[in-house]
Amino acid sequence: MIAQKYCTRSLFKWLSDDIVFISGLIKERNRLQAKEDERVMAVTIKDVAKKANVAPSTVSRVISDNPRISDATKKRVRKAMEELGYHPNVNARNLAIRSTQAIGVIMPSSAETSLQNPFFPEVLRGIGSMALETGYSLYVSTGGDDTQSFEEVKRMVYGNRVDGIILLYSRRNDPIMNFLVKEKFPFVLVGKPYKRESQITYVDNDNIQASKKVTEHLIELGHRRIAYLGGTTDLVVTTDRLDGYKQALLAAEIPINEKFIIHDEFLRSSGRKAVEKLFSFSEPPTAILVADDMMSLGVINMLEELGIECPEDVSITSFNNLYLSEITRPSLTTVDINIYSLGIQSAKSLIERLKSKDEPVKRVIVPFEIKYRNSTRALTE
Amino acid sequence: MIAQKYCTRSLFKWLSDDIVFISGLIKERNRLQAKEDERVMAVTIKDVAKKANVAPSTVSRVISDNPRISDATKKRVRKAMEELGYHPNVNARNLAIRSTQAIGVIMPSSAETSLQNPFFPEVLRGIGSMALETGYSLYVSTGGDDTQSFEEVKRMVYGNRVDGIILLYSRRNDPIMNFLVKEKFPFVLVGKPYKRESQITYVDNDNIQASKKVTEHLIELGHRRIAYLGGTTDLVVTTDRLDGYKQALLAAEIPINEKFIIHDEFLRSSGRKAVEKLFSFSEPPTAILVADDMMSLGVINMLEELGIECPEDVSITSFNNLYLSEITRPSLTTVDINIYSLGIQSAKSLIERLKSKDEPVKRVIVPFEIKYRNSTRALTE
DNA sequence: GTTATTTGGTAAATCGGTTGCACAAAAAGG
DNA sequence: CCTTTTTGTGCAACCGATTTACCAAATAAC
Repeated sequence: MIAQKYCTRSLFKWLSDDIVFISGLIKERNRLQAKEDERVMAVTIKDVAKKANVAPSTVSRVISDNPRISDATKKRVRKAMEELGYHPNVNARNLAIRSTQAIGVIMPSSAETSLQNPFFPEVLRGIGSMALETGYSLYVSTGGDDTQSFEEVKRMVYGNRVDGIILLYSRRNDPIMNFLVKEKFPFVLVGKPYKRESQITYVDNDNIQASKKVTEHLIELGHRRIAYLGGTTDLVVTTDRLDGYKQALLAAEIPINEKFIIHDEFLRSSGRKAVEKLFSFSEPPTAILVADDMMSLGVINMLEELGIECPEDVSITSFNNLYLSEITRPSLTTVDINIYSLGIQSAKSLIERLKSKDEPVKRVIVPFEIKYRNSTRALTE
Repeated sequence: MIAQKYCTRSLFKWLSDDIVFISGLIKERNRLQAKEDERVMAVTIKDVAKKANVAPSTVSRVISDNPRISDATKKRVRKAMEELGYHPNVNARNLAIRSTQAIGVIMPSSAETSLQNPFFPEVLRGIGSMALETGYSLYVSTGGDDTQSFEEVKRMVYGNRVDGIILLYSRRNDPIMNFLVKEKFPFVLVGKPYKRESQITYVDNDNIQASKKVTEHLIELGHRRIAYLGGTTDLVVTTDRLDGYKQALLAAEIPINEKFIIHDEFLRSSGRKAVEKLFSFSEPPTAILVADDMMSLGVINMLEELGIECPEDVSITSFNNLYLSEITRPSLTTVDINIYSLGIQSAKSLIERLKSKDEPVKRVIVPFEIKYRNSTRALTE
C-alpha cells in the first residue's frame, strides 16, 4: 500500500517533497544549532568584563588574582563571574599561555595487552591521584602498535596537548623515548633508562637488588636449580631482574644454566609456555624466579595442569605484589614494588619539572619489600 | 673521613663554592631556556605559508584537504610542511573550531577503589581502542571524592576540554549525569539510566535477564536458599541484578528471604564481611549470587578461612568474567558481560553522536554469556 | 603648589589556527 | 570577442583567553 502510494507520485511531486523535507531538516538543525550554541557560546571574559564594567584584561587579572587589581574591583568582577556562570575556556587559555594543565601517560604499545596487567591501572591510579591533587588532567595513550603509539606521542607533543609525559615502561632504544629526548620534551620514566641514565629523570625500584635478595632467599632455602622467567629482553626491568638473579647465583657460587633463563612477554600465557619447557628437562628447576605476577599466574596454572605441586615440587617467587598474588593458590611470595608509589612519584617529579624549568634531573628509587607467602619452601630432599 | 674533609673547610670556602655552583646553574638554565624556546616556538601555519608562497588560509585549507585548492598548490604546501616539520597546534585549532578531538571518561568517584576493579581498565581498553581508530584522544577523570569528580567534569565541560563524555557507571540521582543532561552535553552511559531512559544514549547488558538466567541455573541445580550479594543500592546495575534474582525466585515460587539480600561496595573486602553474616544464620544459604567477580574473590577467601567448602557446601555464581574468575580456586561460574565490547560500543555511540548532532538517542544492549565453571554444583542433600 | 611616584586600570597585540567573502584569472558560453 | 561562470587564493575577522605597554588619578615628596 505504501509502495503504491509512492509509485503513483509524479517526479515533480517527489522533487517538491524533497525540498520540503530538506528545508524541514535545515530548520530542525538550526533549532538544534541554536540550543547547542546556547551551550557552546558560553560566557566569555568579555561578557564578564561588560557586566562588571571593566576591561577584559582586568577580568583576566582577577582570575589570576593579580595584586594590581583593587579588592573592590575584584569583588565586583567575581560577582559578575558568579552571576554569569563564567568558566574560562581552556583552549584559549592554553593557546595564550602555551601550556595545558595536562600530562600524557604512555603505556607500552598495545595497551591491548598492557591494560590486562593490573600493574598499569595501579600506576595510573597513583598518577591520577597526584594529578588530581595538583589540578592536572590526564591524557592517556591507548596504545595500538608501535607506530600508532608514536603517532599519539607526536600528537601530544607537537600539538601541545600535554605539558609533559610519563612513560610507563623502559626498554632499550625506544623510539618514543629517543624522540622525547631529541625534542627536549619534559618527561619522566617509570623504570630505569637503558642509557643516558644521568640525563633522564626516572622513578624506579632497585630491581637488581630486589631480584638479588629474592634469589638469595631461594638459595637460603636450599635451592640450587633456580630458573629465571622474565619479560622480553628489551625491557630494562627484565634485564635488571636478571642481573640481580645472576649476581646472587654468582655470589653463592652456583653456576648459571642458560637453559634456565627464559624470556617472553609479561602475559599469563607466556608463563604457561615457559613451564612446559622448563619441565621437559631431565633435571628441571626446583625453584623459579618469575619477573611478573601475571606470568606467575600462568606458571601456577600450568603447573597444576602438569600435576606439579607448588611449593612441594617447585618454589616460585614473583614480582609486583598485585592483589592477585594473594589470592592464587598457593599465594605468591613476591616482591612488593609499591606500584602506587611509582605512580605518585613519577607524577610528582614531572609536575615539579613542569613548574620550574631548571628542576634538576632526578632519580627516585621507590623501596621494595619482599612479601613472604606460600609459594616457596625449603628444599629438604 | 669525608665528614672531616667538609668540616675543615672555612665558611668562606663553602660560600664561594655555592656561588660557583649557582652561577653555573644559571648559565645552564639559560642554555636550556634558549633551546626550550626553540622547541616551544614551533613552526606555525604562517611559516609554512611563507615558505610555500601562499596565504595562511590556503595552508589551512590544504590541511583540511579542501577541494577548492588545486593539486599543484597542495603538493607545494605539503612539501613545505614536511620540510619545516610542521604540526598544527591543537589548542589554536580547537579554539577556532570549538572542538577538541577528545573524549572524557568518568570513573565512579574514587578511582582509588575503582581502578582496583579490573572492570574499569577493561572497559577503558575498549574505549581506547575505538578512540585510537577514530583519532580521538582520551581524557580520564581520576576520581577523588564526589565533589572532586564533579569538579573535573565541570572542567571538562565548561573548559571545552572534551567533545563528549562517557560515564562508566550509572546510579540513581547522580549529580554528574544530571549536570550533563542539564547542560545538554553529549555523553553516553555505560549502564542503564535510573530514569529518563528514553532520552539518554546508553550501552548496557540486559542485567535483569542475565541475573534471572543465572539464578534459574542455581534453582535447576536444586538450590532454594539462595543469597544475593550486590553492590551499593544506588547503582542501577545492583538493582537490576537484584530484580532478575527476585524474578527467578518468584517464578520458581521460592519465597524471598530479605536476610539473604546483602548490599555493600564492589570490593573484595565487602565479600568477606557478607559471608560472615550469611553464615551466622542457623540456616545459611546453599548458594550465593554475587554481583561482581571482585566481591566473589572476597567471598571465596572468607569461605576458605571459615572452613566452608565451595562448591561442596555452597555454590557461587558471579558476574563480569574478569580474567581472575578463571584462576580462583574453584574457578567461578560467572556471567561474561563482555566488558571490552561495552567499551567499544560506548565509544562508538558517543563518536557517532559527536559527528552528527542529530544522531538519535540510542540504546545498545551487549549480549552476555554464562560461563559455567566449578563454583556451582547440584544440591544432593 | 608643583613634581615625582604609586596605584588601578585599559587598549591593543598576541597565541595559531579557521572561514566567510571578495576578487582576480581562467574556462565556458553565446 | 565579449560576457558569464568556475576555479583558486588572499584578506581579514573571528575563537577566548593573556600580557605588554601605556595612561590617568591619587598620593607622596620636596
